[in-house]
Amino acid sequence: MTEHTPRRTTRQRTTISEFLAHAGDFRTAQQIHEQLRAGGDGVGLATVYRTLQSMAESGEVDVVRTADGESAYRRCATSDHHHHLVCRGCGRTEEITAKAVEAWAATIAAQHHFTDVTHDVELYGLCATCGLERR
Amino acid sequence: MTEHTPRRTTRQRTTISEFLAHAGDFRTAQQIHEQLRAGGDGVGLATVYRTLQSMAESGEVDVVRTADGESAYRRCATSDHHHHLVCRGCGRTEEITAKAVEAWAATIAAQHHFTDVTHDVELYGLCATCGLERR
DNA sequence: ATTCACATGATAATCATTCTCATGAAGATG
DNA sequence: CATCTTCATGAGAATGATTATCATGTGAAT
Repeated sequence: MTEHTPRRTTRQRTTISEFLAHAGDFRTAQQIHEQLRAGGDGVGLATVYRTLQSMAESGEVDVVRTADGESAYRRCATSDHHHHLVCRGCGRTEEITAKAVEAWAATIAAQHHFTDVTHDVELYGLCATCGLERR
Repeated sequence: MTEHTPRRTTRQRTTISEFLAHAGDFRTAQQIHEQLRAGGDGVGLATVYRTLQSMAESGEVDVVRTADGESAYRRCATSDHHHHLVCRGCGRTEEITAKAVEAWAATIAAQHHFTDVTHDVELYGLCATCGLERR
């Protein structure tokens, strides 16, 4: 539970980080583990989880929960606060920012006398390509 | 995977529905199962899951993912589409609606040529009471 | 080169959720 | 009311992602 931010640079950390840099969209820990192993640069499953967890803490990657409860990770294009528009069909993801939503959240919080408010906002849909295939 | 909406009224369905009606905030399937058992009106764990799932499908209850990935269910005050403002301290929940967010989501979707778009929007913070205790 | 705290990984353990399937009950029918 | 068909239930097994364990390996400071 008390997970520290790792201080050392290891082959495993580098491997995972680069893997995510090349993969455009979200990947689960299981996928990363399997694909790295297939590619020869194997990394232990436990290490994959630990690394992703710490990368998420430090803000280096984003986390999203899939429909069936799995966590998926993606390297952020920007470290600023942002949200996602995820395609249910192919997993393609667009990063979006929205001052409008930030402002709205702050207003709602104030109205209800809530403080220290954060928010989760994720959009799910079908991208242009997948939308066509569905007919 | 192909789960049907149940057609029969059973003691179990009624029990769970009433339990949620009395509980104000979100409860997990595990909690419901345990608390019902403690109260004498035991319901099988599998049935609790099945029932909650179908209630969620029919819109009778809301679902929220807890930080550690568990699903928590709550009887909706309204069956209309809405979001939640959840207190991290005590779990108290406010239901909120926001045309602004709906409109924003639709706009973003259109801009990125996404169709069939849904969204998850949840706010987390400290309610007035819990906010004070933190000092 | 030595040392040592931190990192790794194979594997076991955990835990929520789903599946299986024999048994029970809801509701229709005669 | 008796019967029957179908769906619902529940105990326990199975699944699958995540976490813990702990012996071993390795950064990096000295």
